[in-house]
Amino acid sequence: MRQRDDGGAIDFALDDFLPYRLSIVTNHISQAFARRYSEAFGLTIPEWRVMAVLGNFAPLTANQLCRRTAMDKVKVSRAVASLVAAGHVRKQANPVDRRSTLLRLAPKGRRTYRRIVPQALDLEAALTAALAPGDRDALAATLAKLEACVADLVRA
Amino acid sequence: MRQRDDGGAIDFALDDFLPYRLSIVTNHISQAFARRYSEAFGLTIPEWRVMAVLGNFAPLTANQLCRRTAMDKVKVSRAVASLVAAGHVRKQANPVDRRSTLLRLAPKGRRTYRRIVPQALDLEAALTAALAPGDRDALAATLAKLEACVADLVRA
DNA sequence: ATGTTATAGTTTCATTTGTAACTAATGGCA
DNA sequence: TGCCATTAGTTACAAATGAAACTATAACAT
Repeated sequence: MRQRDDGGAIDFALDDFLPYRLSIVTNHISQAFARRYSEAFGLTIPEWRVMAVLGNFAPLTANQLCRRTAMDKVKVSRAVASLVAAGHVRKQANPVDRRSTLLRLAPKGRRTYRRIVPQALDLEAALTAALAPGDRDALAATLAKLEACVADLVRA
Repeated sequence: MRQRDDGGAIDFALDDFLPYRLSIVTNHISQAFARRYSEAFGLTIPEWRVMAVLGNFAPLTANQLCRRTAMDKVKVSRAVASLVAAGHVRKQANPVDRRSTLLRLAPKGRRTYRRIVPQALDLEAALTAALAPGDRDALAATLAKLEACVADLVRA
């Protein structure tokens, strides 16, 4: 219906194009979070993601962090390096496989984590406050479907 | 409800965190599009966005392109420069204001545009095919609400 | 008119990011 | 055991990005 008008001229409006809309909104949201994390804690988004995961599951190897954060290993490696330098994360030899190291939050990292989580949830709440009840779950469900679908597209 | 468990330990799961989910899905989708544009037409996403807008509204100044594509002026400048070099876009003096130039698709650009649009719509259709009827519109509506909300957050 | 301030767009430079090469350690398997 | 392929993680280099400086033109106030 929005493919062609009757003259054969192409009618394509970027504003109605879902991938574009998704990209704009998401980038704005990411920026808002990045600013908050950076100003208040000096953390980048990759760093915060690593913290967020280590706050829940630890110890983990860098490889496991890759899967849980959906970031590539270079990004994880850099984020971890700077978190270790800042004293937020502690490295520990892995007796089972000496190629990898086990990572967990250091006490300082845990304190930071406990301060960040409420802020992150607040920011999320501020965002979803604009939505009708049920919208949030509907969005989550839709995202899950898109995720499954795009996984195929990326592979193909 | 998902803020704290009864022991006072923080319960924060990145997987349930909407901004994170949004970011992952969107990045995957963007990658899928970027690959398609790049392989088939040698275009980056910023370049394609400029083409998409010029295909609909022309002539435009770079400044107007900034607003319509939601990209900053440096990105637009570079995208336009490379599109002009490739012969996709034509520059034309602006008699009204000689600081700016008017931009429109060149014939070659228009041909490319006409080949890309169906592919973009196909890819979007493949994506939304996984959704229930109505999901697409619901998503669009939700995105609009989030957009309005995040605009305030970014400003604040 | 003339000086000041603002805007359009480009360029420069520092930072970020991704790809590919590299090192170190493991796991078959002959 | 000793070799080859695989995997974990880091590093090096190149491409993309963003902030700030810069050029040219316009708008405005005196």
